[in-house]
Amino acid sequence: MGTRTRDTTTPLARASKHRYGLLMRARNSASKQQAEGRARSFTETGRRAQIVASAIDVIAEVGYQRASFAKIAQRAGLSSTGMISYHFDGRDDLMREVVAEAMRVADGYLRPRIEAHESYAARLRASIEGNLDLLAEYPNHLAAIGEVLGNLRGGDPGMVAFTEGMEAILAFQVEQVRKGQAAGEFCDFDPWVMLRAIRAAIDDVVRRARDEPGLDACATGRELADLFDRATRKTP
Amino acid sequence: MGTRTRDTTTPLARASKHRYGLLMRARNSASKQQAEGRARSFTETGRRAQIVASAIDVIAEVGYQRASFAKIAQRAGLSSTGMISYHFDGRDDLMREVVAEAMRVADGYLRPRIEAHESYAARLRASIEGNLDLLAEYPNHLAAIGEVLGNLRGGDPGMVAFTEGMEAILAFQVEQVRKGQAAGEFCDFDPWVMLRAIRAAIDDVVRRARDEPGLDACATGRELADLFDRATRKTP
Amino acid sequence: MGTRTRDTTTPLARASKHRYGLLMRARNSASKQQAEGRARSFTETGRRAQIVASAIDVIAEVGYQRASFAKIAQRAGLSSTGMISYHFDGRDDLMREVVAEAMRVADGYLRPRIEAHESYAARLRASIEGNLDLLAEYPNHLAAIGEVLGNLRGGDPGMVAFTEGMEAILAFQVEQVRKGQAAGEFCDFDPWVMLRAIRAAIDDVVRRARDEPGLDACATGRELADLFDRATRKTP
Amino acid sequence: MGTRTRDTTTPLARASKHRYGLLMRARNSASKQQAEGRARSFTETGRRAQIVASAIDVIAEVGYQRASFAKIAQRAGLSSTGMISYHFDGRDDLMREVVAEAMRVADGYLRPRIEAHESYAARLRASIEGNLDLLAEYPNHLAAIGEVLGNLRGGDPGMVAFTEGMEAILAFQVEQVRKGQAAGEFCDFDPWVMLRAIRAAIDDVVRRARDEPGLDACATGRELADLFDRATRKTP
DNA sequence: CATGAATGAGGTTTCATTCAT
DNA sequence: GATGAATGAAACCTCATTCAT
Repeated sequence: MGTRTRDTTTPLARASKHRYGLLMRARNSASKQQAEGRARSFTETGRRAQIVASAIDVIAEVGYQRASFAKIAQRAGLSSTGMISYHFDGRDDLMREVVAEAMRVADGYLRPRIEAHESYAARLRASIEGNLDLLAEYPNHLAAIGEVLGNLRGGDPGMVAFTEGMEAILAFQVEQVRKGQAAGEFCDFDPWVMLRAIRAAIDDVVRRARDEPGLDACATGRELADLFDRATRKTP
Repeated sequence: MGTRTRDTTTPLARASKHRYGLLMRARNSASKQQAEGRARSFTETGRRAQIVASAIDVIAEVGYQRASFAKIAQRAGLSSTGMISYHFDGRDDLMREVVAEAMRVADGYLRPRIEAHESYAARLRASIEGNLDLLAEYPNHLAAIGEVLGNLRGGDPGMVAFTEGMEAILAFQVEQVRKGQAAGEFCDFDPWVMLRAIRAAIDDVVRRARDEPGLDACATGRELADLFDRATRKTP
Repeated sequence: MGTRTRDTTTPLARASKHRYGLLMRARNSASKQQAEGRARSFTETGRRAQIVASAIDVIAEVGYQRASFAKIAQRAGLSSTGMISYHFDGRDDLMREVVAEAMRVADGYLRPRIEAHESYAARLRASIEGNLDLLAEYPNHLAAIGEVLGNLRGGDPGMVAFTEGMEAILAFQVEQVRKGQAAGEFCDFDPWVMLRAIRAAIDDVVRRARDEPGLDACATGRELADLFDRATRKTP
Repeated sequence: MGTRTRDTTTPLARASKHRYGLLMRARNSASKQQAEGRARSFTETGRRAQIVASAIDVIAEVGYQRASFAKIAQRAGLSSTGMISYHFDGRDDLMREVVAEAMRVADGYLRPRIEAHESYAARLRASIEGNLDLLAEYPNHLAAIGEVLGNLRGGDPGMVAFTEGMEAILAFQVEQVRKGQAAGEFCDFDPWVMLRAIRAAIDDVVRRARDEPGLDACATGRELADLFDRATRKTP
């Protein structure tokens, strides 16, 4: 099947490159052409990006399951779904790219905002508020990530490495929180439970924003930041 | 065309009958046979219940979208999907019954545990811990509810009344929280954001439990209860 | 299969009992119970009649193909289609009874009106106008006959004898027309073609009346009678 | 979304282009691909035509309701019904094309034969005889038209515009007849009733020809033309 | 007699994928 | 690279019929 050239570092190793963003770049994409060891032409890269962008929009609009190749191709201006099958090694591969691209954007948006702060508590607040500011600016990217990840099943072959990558990202964040606890900024709690609760609360707002156009994501972000600040800060 | 026997109270009226459970009984089911005003035979009721139970299991296992009539029928020991269409007026009707049944179980489990407490703060804790104890005992019911409700789109016709019912339940809970704030038990926060965050955190654990058999739901429940206790309680 | 007791006279023999009605009683029904040689109880007869009446209505409303057992049972106040299968030996048998009953009504209505006239020409006019007056009074019966007969295919087994019966009726009418020609009342034309054209014109009005509530069937009947009077009468 | 190329003239405008044919070309087809503004490839056009031709045959053989996609696909040499759904936007769309194609053939056959005559009476005769000569040559086309149109119900959505088109054609013919009456060629009668009777008589022969291979359509056509000539001509 | 339950076939449609051009 | 055609599976649903009670 050709020589594989893809990243073989462990998920954890990859995650350790990142700082504090609740969403980060994924590099474990194993797309069709890559896997066959060829370089990508310019046109091919452009087409792929176009398809991924269309997929993000369609997924955000109609959901993971209803995002058929037909709809994605239509939005991308392609006259046939065959083109998608040509560029991606099946639905899973496309979805991996969708999450990877959405995470690239999210990471680019969040990282500077988070790293602008010194204290762990401030970084946590920046992370929460940043996610919801991001939602206001790119309404489809977080929705697409949530849809894809939310529809993964445990034993889903082909997505296993992917799920592991997500776990690794979360593990890195857990490490940060532990440092915050050690530094006396946070009170005593299970970082895993806390981080998942935060992620879940953010994703819930993302889902709600889909059906409620009037929702003020930024204000909700501040409210959530307050909420989790109270839940994490050390009281004297 | 026969006397109609189904509940015609409004969602709000129905919600007001309840106290504090985060999940409550739904009564707006408009199933096939019921709508025609007939009483159900014992066998029919049994078969329907069997199908609903199978549906809950299948949905919890493979998700809302992949829960096909074929899989449900197979689990129910039926030889054809036609039998499901015979008992239910389409997929939506079955799904309504699934949520209604799961909520019936949840409500029966949660209500006594919640009402055993007097203070609003204690009831909130009981609600959170109760949901996760329930998860430990009935692993599929909360998962099924989450799957069905999580896959509803905004304008989904046929499920609109259903979504409204859920909103009404949440509105009732918001009211309870407001009373807790007025009573000086809770600090100042937006009850809607808080309740959705709680719900989202619980649902996230439910999803995680699906793929991680070793997860200790009850312990996570206590951790979450602590978390949201810190986030809500009034500090002197 | 039990001793069969049904009428074994030939179609022609049966037809010769009639006079001039364009629609006449059919007696070749081979319904389930008859075929088994039992006498029919009162209740059974009543049920059968009720089902047939409902079938006539449903067929007139939604057409032959869409007239499912479910719809017919519902209109008859039956809670199960099984009852229809019990009383009739399949769809074909029911349809035969539908046509037979509708023809019984039509024959009872038309025969006196036709036989009130002496001349062949007057009888022809009475036949045409009578059919459309009948349509005004029993809107569903002619429609049901037309729907059933119009949906028969050539090789339809189980309906072959039935089709032959209809041919026989037409043959009788052809004979009458020939006598009219011999008597100098009618000009020279092919009686088969003429009679089929008349029948087709009437059936067309029946179909049209289904969708156009404002249509004046009686007036159309007079217009058609005039039309076919001009087409048949001997000009000096 | 691309330039639309389909005919937007009104039914009446379309009808006025024609002369006297009892069946005319329909141009209101709104088929799947066309609606998306694309041009059709040669192969696609060929496959569509092949499917339509097969549909005409199947409909003529087994009737509108029994003409399933499965039978049509089989006759067209397709391995699955999905191919028909691919080329046509559902059953209605295919049926519209069936009638349109059959009418295209009928119009091409009838128009020259009708326009070869000057007098209204001669054109009426040419129309009737032409239809039955056409039946002898293309036994399935008129049958298919009759089956499809005869199975439309009043409020059938998606076929409403179609039914209106047929009415417009008939209205045009009515106008021609009125001119014939004004010109003194025809006697006094209701043109609507007359034209519907003619149409019904022709369609009846078409149906009969389906089951009686020996029937001489052309001879019947002459007989019908004589019949309606007597019914319409002015007697001195 | 009557019912409700069950069956299996058949209907249309959508989907991801493959392939020849 | 890109396209349209083709495929086969799977989806939900309706139907006529049979059967136990």
